[in-house]
Amino acid sequence: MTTFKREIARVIAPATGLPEDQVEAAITLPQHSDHGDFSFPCFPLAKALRKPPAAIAAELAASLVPPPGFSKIEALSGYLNFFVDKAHFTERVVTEVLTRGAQYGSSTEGNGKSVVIDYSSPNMGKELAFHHLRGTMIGNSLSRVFARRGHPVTRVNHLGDWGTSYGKLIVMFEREGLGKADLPGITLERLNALYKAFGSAASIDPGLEDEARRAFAKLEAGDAWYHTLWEAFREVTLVELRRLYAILNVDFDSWVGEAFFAGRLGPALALLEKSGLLVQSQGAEVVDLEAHGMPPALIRKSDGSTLYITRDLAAALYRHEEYAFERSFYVVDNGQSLHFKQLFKVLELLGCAWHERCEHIPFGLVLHKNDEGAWEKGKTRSGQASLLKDVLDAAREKIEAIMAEKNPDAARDPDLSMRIAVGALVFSEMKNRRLNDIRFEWDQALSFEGDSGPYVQNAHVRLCSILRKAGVDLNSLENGELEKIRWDVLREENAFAVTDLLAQFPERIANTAATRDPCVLAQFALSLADATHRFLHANRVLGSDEQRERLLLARAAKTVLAEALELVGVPAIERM
RNA sequence: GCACCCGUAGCUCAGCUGGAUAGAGCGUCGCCCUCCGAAGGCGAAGGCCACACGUUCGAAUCGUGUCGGGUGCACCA
Repeated sequence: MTTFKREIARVIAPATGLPEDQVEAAITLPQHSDHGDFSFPCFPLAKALRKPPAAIAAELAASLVPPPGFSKIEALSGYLNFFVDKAHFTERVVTEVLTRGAQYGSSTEGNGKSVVIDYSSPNMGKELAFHHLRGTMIGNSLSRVFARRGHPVTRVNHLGDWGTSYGKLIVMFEREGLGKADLPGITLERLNALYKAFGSAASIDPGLEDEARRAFAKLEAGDAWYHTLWEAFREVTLVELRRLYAILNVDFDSWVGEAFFAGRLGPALALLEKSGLLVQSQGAEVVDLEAHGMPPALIRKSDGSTLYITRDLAAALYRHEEYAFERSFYVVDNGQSLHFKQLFKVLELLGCAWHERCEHIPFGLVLHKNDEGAWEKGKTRSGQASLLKDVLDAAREKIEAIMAEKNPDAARDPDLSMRIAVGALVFSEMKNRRLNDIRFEWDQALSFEGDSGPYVQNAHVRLCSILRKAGVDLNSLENGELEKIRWDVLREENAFAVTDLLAQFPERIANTAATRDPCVLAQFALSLADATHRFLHANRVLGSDEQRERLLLARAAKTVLAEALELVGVPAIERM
């Protein structure tokens, strides 16, 4: 697509005196097909040339020669509209997709610019709640997109395995009279119950919070028994985490979290002390950020133990040292914007010029209805938030019921139904803008109709089904497969709509990286699925006179749809 | 109180680095399977793009303000 734009820009630029890059950036895709395939608005030229835009467009249309592959140039109400030769356009696009295959849309743009992406980063000792799916899948998608753009990517799961919440668990563990003998049989459900129990007990006896802080201070001071407890809690959580990540097809390169950095605070604290930024305030040590319009950053509590931001500072320094990143992303919900603003500001004050390469990528919250019927942030502690595993299981059950109804003869395949369930849940989280808050309701979460994951997956399945029946080998092009093709038979409007979208794929990937929002690709997948369904409806493939040509387009569409889905994190299944 | 995010059809949302006639799905009312997968396709109805002012040849899109919703703001992470 960019190559087509560049070819147009190369023709317009000399005639207008504008630089090619500027012209290329101004070219748009018209919304209506009678306005052509590419458009150049002449309005900005009016002032400089002292002529009405319509006149400029008309003159350009008359004087310019269409670049190769274009059939005509038309002036219409101030726009210069370019019409491609559809057969030529189709040949170029489909050929490129089929020859590059799964590499179509990849680029070397990011070579040598390493990117660190911190995402998911759950707290140990707690079950993954449904809202964790959001950040996990956004981070997963961005990792894949940046890798696709040629960036060396390091995926970091910054485990929340340190902090006062461990104090809480330890306090409740001992309060309930549990001991060493209970450790081997401890389950994540049990830990979750301990959390909830702490919450309700602390609301009656506020002294418990202090007790938890003291327990954490003791853990941080190196108490052996508490360390054993900590390790057991952490391990039992990791087992469940890995199970869920496997279902979601999500992975990480680094699993070092807060505990790791709690043991490597030296460089950060040394820097802080040397800078003279640390000041005593109400018994704690803080960095005053009032001059920057922010509350102070709490570095060390009055009992000497550290905080979230202390460990994040250490982690930032470590990542900079270890990965020499060009970009360091933190995919964390929007509620923590202030924390990251503070973190990056402190880095700046510490003289780390690279603070500018750190970036918080916020996303909207998952809201739940409270007892009064108002929407608010879900709380795991009060049991208000739904657990991810429960939502996954419910989704799979529902999918199985649908499969039994639609395709009763098909053998039951729990793996397949889970892949559809994952696709449905992930797609509905990814198709909307990153920063939108989401209101969680069971009915809506389990609604798989319309613009949904299964709809997109189904378009892919239909393509696969046809290609399978035609005996097409998807792995490699056969000799002569692209020879003597009558590309003009793919000019039909539904077929061309597919081709048009295929051409846009590389640009959409670039746009996803630029906006750091996978919804760009999810929306693209939706459009392509839509176009695919219409193409298959209007054009019989197997047994038709145009079978060869239509199979090529189907195959190209299948390739791009599968890639788009995988980049979003939706399984591209072949049957359903 | 201050800060950040959101406000588009009855509902859930696309469209936002400014461009031509604002698009989907759900829901409502119709139509299409002797035909590669109907988890599909086609059509109808449904809009002061929260409000006001500003920038611009041009604003749903950019800026300021107001209102409404969400979130955060010292020893949780």
